[in-house]
Amino acid sequence: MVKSSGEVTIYDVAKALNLSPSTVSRALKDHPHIRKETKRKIRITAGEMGYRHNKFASNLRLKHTNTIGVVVPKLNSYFMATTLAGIEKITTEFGYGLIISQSQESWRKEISCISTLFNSRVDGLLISLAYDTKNMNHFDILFKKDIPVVFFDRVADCHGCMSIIIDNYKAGYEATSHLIEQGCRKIIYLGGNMLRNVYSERYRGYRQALDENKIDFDQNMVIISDMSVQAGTETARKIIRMKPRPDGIFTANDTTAVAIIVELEKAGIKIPEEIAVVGFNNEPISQVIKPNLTTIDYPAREIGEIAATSLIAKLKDSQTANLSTIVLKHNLIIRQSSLKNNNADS
Amino acid sequence: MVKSSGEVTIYDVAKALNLSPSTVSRALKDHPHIRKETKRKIRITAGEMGYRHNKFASNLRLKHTNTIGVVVPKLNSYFMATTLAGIEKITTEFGYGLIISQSQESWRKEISCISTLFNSRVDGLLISLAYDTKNMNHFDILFKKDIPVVFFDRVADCHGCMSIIIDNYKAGYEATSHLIEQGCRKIIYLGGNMLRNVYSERYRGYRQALDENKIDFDQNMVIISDMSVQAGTETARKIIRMKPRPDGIFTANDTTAVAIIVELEKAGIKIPEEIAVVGFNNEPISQVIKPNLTTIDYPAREIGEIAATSLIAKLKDSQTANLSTIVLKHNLIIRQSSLKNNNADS
DNA sequence: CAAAATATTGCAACCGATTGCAAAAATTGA
DNA sequence: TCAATTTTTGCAATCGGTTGCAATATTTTG
Repeated sequence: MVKSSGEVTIYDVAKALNLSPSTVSRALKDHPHIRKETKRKIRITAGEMGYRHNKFASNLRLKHTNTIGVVVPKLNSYFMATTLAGIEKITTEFGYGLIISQSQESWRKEISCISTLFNSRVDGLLISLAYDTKNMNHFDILFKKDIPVVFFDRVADCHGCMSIIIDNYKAGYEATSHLIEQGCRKIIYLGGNMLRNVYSERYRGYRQALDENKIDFDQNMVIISDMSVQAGTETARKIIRMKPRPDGIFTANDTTAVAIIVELEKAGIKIPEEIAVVGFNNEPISQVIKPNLTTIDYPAREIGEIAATSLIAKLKDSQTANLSTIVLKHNLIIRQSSLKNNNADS
Repeated sequence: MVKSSGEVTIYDVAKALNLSPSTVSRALKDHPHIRKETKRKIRITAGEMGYRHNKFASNLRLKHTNTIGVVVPKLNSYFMATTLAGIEKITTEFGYGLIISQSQESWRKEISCISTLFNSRVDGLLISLAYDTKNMNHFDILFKKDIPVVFFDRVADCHGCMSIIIDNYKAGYEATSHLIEQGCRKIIYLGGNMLRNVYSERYRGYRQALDENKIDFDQNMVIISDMSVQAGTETARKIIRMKPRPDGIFTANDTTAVAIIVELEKAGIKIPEEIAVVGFNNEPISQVIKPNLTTIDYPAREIGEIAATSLIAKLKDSQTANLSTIVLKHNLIIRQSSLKNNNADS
């Protein structure tokens, strides 16, 4: 009897060796009940016959997919791509598949992504929230089925899920303090939606640094935007028109920082002499822009690796201690764009 | 009888409505044999009961997975991330899952990626080749099972697979011609492994431009590297030491172009006056570096979208005309880094 | 109104791997 | 040598959706 499709199954292997499918199944996964010699024969024959494991039959039976879902706001940002690279490395290492989807920074699309991944029966989910996600109801389907979720970067505190982050508060505090040390007194904070921890925490740090240095807070110095290049350019224009002109800017990503510098320089404003700038993320571009950009180094790859590792640990042992939050080290990297005092080389 | 797992199946829905599972199955996929009224009732009840389609049972029966595999050299490059964003958009639109893996620019890892995706039973594959892939034997398992493959960017001519590319020859020709027009006569070509079409074709264009302008070719002007930042920096150092110093550089990506500019300027060499530079890809960084980088705009997102669309078309209708190659339009974007003559603003 | 045609629905056998439990084989012990 | 153990292996049901073909219901037609 010839199989119509070219696929070889454990039944074929069993028949070829005059064994039962159960024995073949067990042998192939190294079950201790099978004799070594038998295992060897089975493995060899299976190889020769071109057998390959059928995940669907297996998944159907086992009710898990060995697949992890990932939802990121945008694929094409340096930070996310790097994080994903880290995630991919780990999941591949552990034999998990990866389904990646983008929320396109939209709450609505995020809901649909999660629903799709849910229907794909991912075993677990890694997610960084969209820009305007306002509540977590769309995660309920996951929680109801005990599908573990790990947040990274843009996190939310819900259902005791794990989060992998840096100390954004401290980073914001350090960045702002640094600007103050350089003599800045009128410092702009440019961030995104305060619903997102990354922005609200950095803002808290900013406020704290002002407070500690007895600098009056001015609401006009806080600008909220979508953190795009466009937004950076517009912000720069707004800054140029401000009456007492700011002398420092702390912005929550390098992309906008660069856009701002470009625009300010067009207007003949000297960086850092007239306005010092600090970005966030330490993207490659920060070392190319003149003057080089002071920024916070964000361990993107590690975040991805740890997020994936944590999720897999959870998957393997659902009893695993639910470390609710892992905080990675960031690092303020001081470069030309903020050095008002000891101005170094060209 | 209570189900142990919380999953609702078509059997449950059938029982609730006093119908057969077959009817439910057909109704749920809008089979024409089922009465409209019946379909409506089934859909509503299924919804209320929290039914969700089980892909594994379905895949097992149907022998396809509705999943597309992607292999890219590196996830964390602007070009690839953008291409992936395009791919993700299309596949999601058409209801396909995506398994993304990175070959890490290594032939060996590429082999393992393909094998893993093959074992995951992807319906089709999108791939951009690794830096040092020397033959295509690892694709045979796919071809043997008629799994369609679409190449993009770094392509290979094999088994009549589709390729989505730009005209790298022409782009190389235009870039080099532009440098020649600007008065360059000693032009460096910096590219990657000539096994990859993108590099060999750009090189061909470079040679052609030299020939047409009766400029003698000098083997020393051709530098092959892995196109990393590191490589850019080293190349710059090499160039600085060259006896008759080159007056133009055409390099096959913006990343190295930027690294080179940074290093040359450190050595006090003026860009473009002493050495003009043209990059490739039109990455965001090209508009930030001073001087702004002349480069080739590469429609990364479109490449991804078209690659995915083509593969899906192939999947839906395996008879579809096998357009072997789709060539997208590129665009030489002239900026400060190559303008020796009409030097414009600051 | 009966026969023929068409529209709906159900039956039952897959798809392949998994696994509890029973059966057979091999080993040990007395 | 024969029973008691311990190892190995096989049986058969299960996971849930799909689909060819048969069966039933509804319409249409003469």
